[in-house]
Amino acid sequence: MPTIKDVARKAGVSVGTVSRVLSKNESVKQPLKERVLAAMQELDYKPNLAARALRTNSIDVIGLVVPDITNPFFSQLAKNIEMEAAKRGHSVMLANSHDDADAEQTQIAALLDRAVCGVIVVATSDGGQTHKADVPIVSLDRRFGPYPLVATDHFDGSARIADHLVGLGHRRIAYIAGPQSMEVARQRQEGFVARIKSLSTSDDPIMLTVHEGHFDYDSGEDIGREILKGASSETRPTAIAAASDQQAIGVLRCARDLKIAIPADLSVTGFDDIALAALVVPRLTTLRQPIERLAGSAVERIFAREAAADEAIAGEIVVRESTGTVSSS
Amino acid sequence: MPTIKDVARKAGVSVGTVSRVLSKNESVKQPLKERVLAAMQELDYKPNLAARALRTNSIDVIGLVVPDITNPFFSQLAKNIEMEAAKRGHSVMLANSHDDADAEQTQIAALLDRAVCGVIVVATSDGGQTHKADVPIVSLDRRFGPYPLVATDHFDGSARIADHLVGLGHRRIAYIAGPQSMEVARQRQEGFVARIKSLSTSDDPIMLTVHEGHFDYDSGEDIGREILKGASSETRPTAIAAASDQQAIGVLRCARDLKIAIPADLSVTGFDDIALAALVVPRLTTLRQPIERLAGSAVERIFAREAAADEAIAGEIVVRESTGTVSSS
DNA sequence: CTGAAAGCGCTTACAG
DNA sequence: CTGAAAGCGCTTACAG
Repeated sequence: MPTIKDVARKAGVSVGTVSRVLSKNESVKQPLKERVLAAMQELDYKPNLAARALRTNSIDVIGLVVPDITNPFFSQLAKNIEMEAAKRGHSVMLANSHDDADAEQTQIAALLDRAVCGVIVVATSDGGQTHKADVPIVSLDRRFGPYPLVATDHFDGSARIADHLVGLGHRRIAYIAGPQSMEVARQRQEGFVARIKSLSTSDDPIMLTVHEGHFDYDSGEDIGREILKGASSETRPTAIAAASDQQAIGVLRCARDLKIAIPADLSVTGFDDIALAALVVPRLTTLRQPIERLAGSAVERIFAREAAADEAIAGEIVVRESTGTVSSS
Repeated sequence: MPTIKDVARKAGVSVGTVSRVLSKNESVKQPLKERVLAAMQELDYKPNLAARALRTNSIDVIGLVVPDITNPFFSQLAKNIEMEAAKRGHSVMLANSHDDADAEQTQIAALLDRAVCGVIVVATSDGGQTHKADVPIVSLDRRFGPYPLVATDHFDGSARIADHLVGLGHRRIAYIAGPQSMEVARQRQEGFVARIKSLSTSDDPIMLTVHEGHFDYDSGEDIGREILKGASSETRPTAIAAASDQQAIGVLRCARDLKIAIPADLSVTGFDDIALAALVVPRLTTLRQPIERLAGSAVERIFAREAAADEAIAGEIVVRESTGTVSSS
């Protein structure tokens, strides 16, 4: 491998000069610069990144730690982060915390030891401590310690779902919430409830019931059954909004069992827009999380290198076949 | 950040000695060693990885390039590779090739520039060139250039599926293959066909038809319909083996449309054991790819640092609800 | 604008 | 067994 010295010799300049053209330093005059460039080309010179790292104490690598890369949402985030980083000539180092706060701690420390230029962490459920780092740390999707959070605007997203449903004429609505111990579950619920409240008037009241569950399929199926079974079509809700796509798909499943037609007799909405949402029958109306923008903003913050406030990015409602106008029964 | 010099001063030894205890060099005598260890502890010393990299010209990082981390199979592979690497104190640098051979090329070069200690590549569909690298490169799942391949034993796996079906009494079987341009599709098909042939005797013949398609849901659904529709239950196959879970799930879908009961009237098998396979109704009998072992073997090869031959790792058949004995119609 | 030189924090022959 | 010293390939004040 040729070194900067070889290039310098070949171009007949000092290594300092080579280094300056390498760093796009404007001070090197045109003729010299060209000779250097030519020499680099000819030798197929590539700077030794380790040497540079030793001097500058930082490498062109972004650390990323996620609870589990196998989770489709996180892998989409990872992909977009990697693309965003690549655009700027950076690589990403990936670590899984397995939803374990200690492992998370260890992984972040290991990344910091490698002198990455910043780390993005999608936190495990519980907390996260402060790290003594002189590079930016940002939390993504789930809050990590004291670091600024980039996340979907869950409150706003739920409100959009509420708008959609009410706009379709629904006046008896059930909301299936996520576990209240999770910030994101609370935000989604609050956004939905608040909007419904503000839309409900004494002339045109909206009935809303809230049912707490977990974010998974089974929870959606169980709670859906509870809401639907036994109730006559005059009393039961005409729409069920779920706090996650998985829950919503569970509701779809139980509606099929109960012979309740969707969307003719019941509208169902999810949240997230996972891949399955577009594959189930009927395809699910949901709120798409702005994954590209989440990733983009997180990466940007690494490069900005300055503390910034939390950022909530608006999602986008995608209307498919699981919602419709309320039938005139 | 304390350096090796600080530790040496505090322990009253030379930096060489500190470096030797760092590298677990046995030559340092007990009393000295302890003093050094104590000093490191006290100062919370962590070696500067960039400096080490500059000297040794290699870092404790494995490069991984996959076509798309968003693909569940690849993300599972990535997770297991990361875990395996972490066990040995290594991190992994992740890159996506987006199924583009040029991008793949670039990504591998970038990884090599960073002096990773090896790179694992799940190749894009077409080929891959040779890289001049003095570190091991291994292809995983899909062959990359001239580098040794670690993959599931597709041939053997398909044969196991054939055994299972024939053991259940099936004698009219249809096989839905993948695109013949792909090595893995050919291997799966050949394994299945060969085993069926060897099991078929003139006394107890087995009828087998083969239908080429793509690996996705729609292809399975379309071909399944072609096979099933119009045929009477006396002439149509009693079992359909698909070359992928996605195809098999497509078959499930069209069987439901056609009111063909599974497994009472038709057995269906897949290949891969994707997460969905255990979620569909009925749950799918399939061949599970040995992901942990694939990842483990690939990582091992990086550390072995010596060229090795291809390795085919046997998968495991997982019998669920989509297969049963042939009904006595 | 360019060169000479120091120095980043390690590892590893080379002595003794 | 341990120390003194060279050197890995860069970057960056400091001169001129």
